[in-house]
Formats: sequence, structure tokens, C-alpha cells
Amino acid sequence: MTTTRPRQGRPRHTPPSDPGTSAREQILDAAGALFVERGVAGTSTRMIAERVGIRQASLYYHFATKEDILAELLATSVRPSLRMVERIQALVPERIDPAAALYAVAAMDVRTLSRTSYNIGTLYLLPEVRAERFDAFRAERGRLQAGYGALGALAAPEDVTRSMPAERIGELLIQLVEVVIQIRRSREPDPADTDAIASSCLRLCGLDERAVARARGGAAALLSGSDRPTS
Amino acid sequence: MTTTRPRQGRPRHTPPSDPGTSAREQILDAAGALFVERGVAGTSTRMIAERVGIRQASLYYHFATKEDILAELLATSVRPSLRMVERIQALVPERIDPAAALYAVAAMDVRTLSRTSYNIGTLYLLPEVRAERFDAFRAERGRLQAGYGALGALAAPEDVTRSMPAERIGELLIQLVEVVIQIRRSREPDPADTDAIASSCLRLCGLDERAVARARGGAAALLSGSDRPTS
DNA sequence: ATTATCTATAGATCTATAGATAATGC
DNA sequence: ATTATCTATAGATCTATAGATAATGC
Repeated sequence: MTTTRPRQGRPRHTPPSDPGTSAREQILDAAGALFVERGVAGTSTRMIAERVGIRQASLYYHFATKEDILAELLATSVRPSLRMVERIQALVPERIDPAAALYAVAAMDVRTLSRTSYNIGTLYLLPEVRAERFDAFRAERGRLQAGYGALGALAAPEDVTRSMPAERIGELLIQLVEVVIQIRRSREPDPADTDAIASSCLRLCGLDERAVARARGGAAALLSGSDRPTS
Repeated sequence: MTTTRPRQGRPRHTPPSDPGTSAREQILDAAGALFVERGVAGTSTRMIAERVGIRQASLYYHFATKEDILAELLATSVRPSLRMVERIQALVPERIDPAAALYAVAAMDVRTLSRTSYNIGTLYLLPEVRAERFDAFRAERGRLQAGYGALGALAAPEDVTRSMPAERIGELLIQLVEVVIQIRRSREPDPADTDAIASSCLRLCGLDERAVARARGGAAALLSGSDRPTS
């Protein structure tokens, strides 16, 4: 039973439907969904406020500008993927098959992008994100891409790496993983998509079917091991 | 020497710098560049008009709304790719290697997307394009994707097509080709990119290095304009 | 007469600030 | 006293229309 704990501050004209989450988070959720649906410039502060159930001006108690909301959404959207990649990447020098590591990273990233409540990956694609203001975000994303490139270059046979430097491999792999963003625009991604995308990453690097199958097995071990509760 | 042929109608407050192109085209160019840079909602009719060198209200003589401008830009942006794919696809049943055909299609598409004066491919990614109003455009794009899927399914060995239906192959291939859109956001694409992307399309379908090399050769013949049988 | 522009402007936004108010916390 | 909202509003847009005007075409 949820004893609706009354908040501090003047009550909203419409009482919050979800008293569990902070106003800040409610704003981020509403704005994220709207930004994905209609873009940043196409979303007014009034729309965001309406969805939250507060007055337009009340937003400014929590965020100074609309761009500040976007900045926070972006920051929290790459960080988990980046940490995951760097964690798995760190295992490789020891004893892990780089192909299995790449499969695991791609699969986890696809699943993350599939599951966010709105299609959050779309945010990267908005023109506003190119502003200098978001340099830090784009730098983080560059590190994610570099991580993909490094794993891909380790997994690929020499005849492929000879014609493609790691940076280019990274560009291609991250693009391939992010197909799930496009898929979500027209249908619900399923587990077969996850496997198809992760396998395609390995084939793109020049691995044959046998190597792909082996990596898939290795990744399964990796993934079941690193399973942990989300919080 | 260009004898600046005076136009009909009241003269502009700033005389056109490029008297060769119609006002309509000048508007499309200016709007395209701005939409790519700042999005549709982020571009005002005033900005477009300013770039063209006319007053804001004068736009409405040529287009009824901003969305009409977008609609025309979208229509002209897929059409060439689609026609090219369907033309090459039509050659396959006869005597053309499907892998060579796929390489050729991907390479041409990449080159087209590399060369447009502004990064026109970005337009697909804008949230406004999801509106019902642009169904026809998205349908054309679906046909392009289906073309990629059909070629990919023909080129791929059976152990790959068993796990991936043609539609999914199409989704992946078109996504891979469009990496050039992302590349253009940070650097100038070069011919090595074109080869890397087209080759990656084939590897993704499960072709080994020897088959990729063979297809690259076959595509070169196709692209140079000779419709000659390549065996 | 027709065409392609111009000026002027109505009416609808939109962002952000100022200051009031209704809760809880101490 | 502090917090989180509210109301009201200034000032800056923005889209689209009405009607005037300055060219060319016939």
C-alpha cells in the first residue's frame, strides 16, 4: 500500500500521478519522450510541463533552460554503455576471446537501446546535439566508438584489419548496433534482432560462421556472469 | 560572359547572387542546408528567406508551408537511390552476380550521400519525417530497403539466410550504407570509405575475403558503365 | 496582364522572470 | 524558514495573409 506521502512545497494544481519519483525525474522522462517524438526545437516548455502536470513556469525551478534538460538526458544515456564496454574491454588482455567480448558488448548495447522507455538513442540524432555545448557528450560517445573499434580490430583477421583501421571499424560497428534505434521506429525489437545484430558485427569484421558461433557461446558465458540487478 | 538576364516580377531588395537557378530551387537549397543544420522546427521561415535574399513573406509565393518545402526535399532525396537500386536489381536474374550488384549499389549510394551539397541524408533522421504526411516518402524508403534485402539475401550463403530473413538483412544493410551520413558529421568521406562500407555490406552477408574481392571486381565493371556479362 | 517581389501586420505562440502562496520542517 | 509550486506578464519571436509595387510580356 502506498501511503501517498505529501511533498513539501505548494501542491500542484493536478496532484502527481506518480508520487514515487522526484519532480526532476518526471520532467526528464516527459522531456525525453517529447524530444524523441518531436525534436527539441519542436517541443515547448509548455508541452513538457503539461505532461508532468505542472505549470510551464514551474519547470524553471528545476532547470534553467530546455538545453539543460537535454544535457542531462544525453549524459545519462551513453554513460552505462560506455562503462559496460570499458569493463568488458578490460577483460580482453587476460583471457577473453575478443570476438566473444565484441558479441557481448553489442548484444548488451542493443538490449539497452531496445528497452529504454522511450527510444532514447534517437536523441543522438537530433541536430541540436551538434552544438558546442554538448562537446562532452560527443566525446564520451567517441570513446564508446573507439571501444568498439578496438574490440573489432582485435577480433578481425589480419586481411580485414589491413584494409580497415580500428577507427573505421568502430564507426561501422556502432552504426550497426544502432540499427535498433531505427527498428524501434517501426516495430518492437525482439531477441532474434539482438542476435542478428551482434552476429552481423562479427561477420562485418570478417569472421566466418564457425567463429561467430564460437563467439556467441563465449559471450553467453560472459553475459550470464556479469548479470547484476539494475539500480 | 553571363549577361544577367533580368527576371520578371518586382526586383529583390538584394539582387540574387546566383541568377541561373530559379527562386524555388534557391529556397530548397537554403532550406535543406538549414534543416540539416538545425532541424525543421529549429529553422524559421525568416532564416530561409534571409539566406535566399528575399523577405520572409515572399517564401509563401512559392510554398504554402514549411512542411511543403520538406516534402519536396524528401521526395527528391530517395528517388535517385531507389531508381538506381531497382535498375541494378533488374539485371540480376539474367547474368549478374548478386554480390557484385550489392557492392555496386552500396558504393553508388554511399557516393551519392557523400556528395550532396549539404548532408541531405540527415533529413531522414529528423523527427518531423515520422508524421503521416510523409508516408509516401517512408514507403519509397521501404522499397529501397527491400531492394537491399533482396540483393543481400541472394548474395548470402545459405547458413546466413537461414538465420536472417531478407527484411532484416535489408534493415542492416541500409543502416550500414548510411554510416556515411554520420561520418560526414565529423569528417570528409573519401573513396576508401566507400570501399570499406560496400565491402562491409558483403562481409555482413557472410561472404569471405575472396568472394568480396571478386564482387569488387564485378562491381567495377558494372559501375564503369559496361552492361557486359562479367563471367 | 502577369509575375515575383515588397511592406505591414494580426494573432498565436514561446521563454524566462517577478512575486505570491501553500505546503512541510524545525 | 524552506521548499515547490502557482499566477501574471514582458518581450521576443514566428507563421501566414492582405494589399501595394516594380519589373517583364504581349
